[in-house]
Amino acid sequence: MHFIDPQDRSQPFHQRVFAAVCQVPAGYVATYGDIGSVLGSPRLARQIGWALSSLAPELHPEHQTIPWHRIINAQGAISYRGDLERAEKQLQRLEAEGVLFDEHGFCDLRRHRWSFVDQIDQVPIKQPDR
DNA sequence: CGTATGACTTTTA
DNA sequence: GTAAAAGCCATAC
Repeated sequence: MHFIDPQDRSQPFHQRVFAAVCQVPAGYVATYGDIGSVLGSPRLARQIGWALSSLAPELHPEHQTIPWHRIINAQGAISYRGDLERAEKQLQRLEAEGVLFDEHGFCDLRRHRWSFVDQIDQVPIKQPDR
């Protein structure tokens, strides 16, 4: 599933997205733009959301190991776009991992935002999940 | 092929 | 702080 290199352009786009998402450990979040940056461009943000939307459990039960819930928008909030049920599940999962949201639906990105750069350059941080 | 559609982001007011 | 608009680009049709 996430054995491929997110930057390997020969791989299908959604597979690269999943590979990058799997690098975010529990207790952290990443923005759609962050994942896009890992793949090569922060402008891919919208396409990241598109790829994740195909992860609906009804559609792909085999992909439940992918921590899709750790991807939120640049405001530090969960993106709804029509699917309230999914958003509530996402909120529940994140808070269970220690990422708390205030009454306006925002979390502290400065504290929980995963740094892919640090991961590559230095600390091979343990992954509590997976 | 051209057009439409987004789990988005940034800028601007 | 919020809201609207423009830009974005991989897919779907």
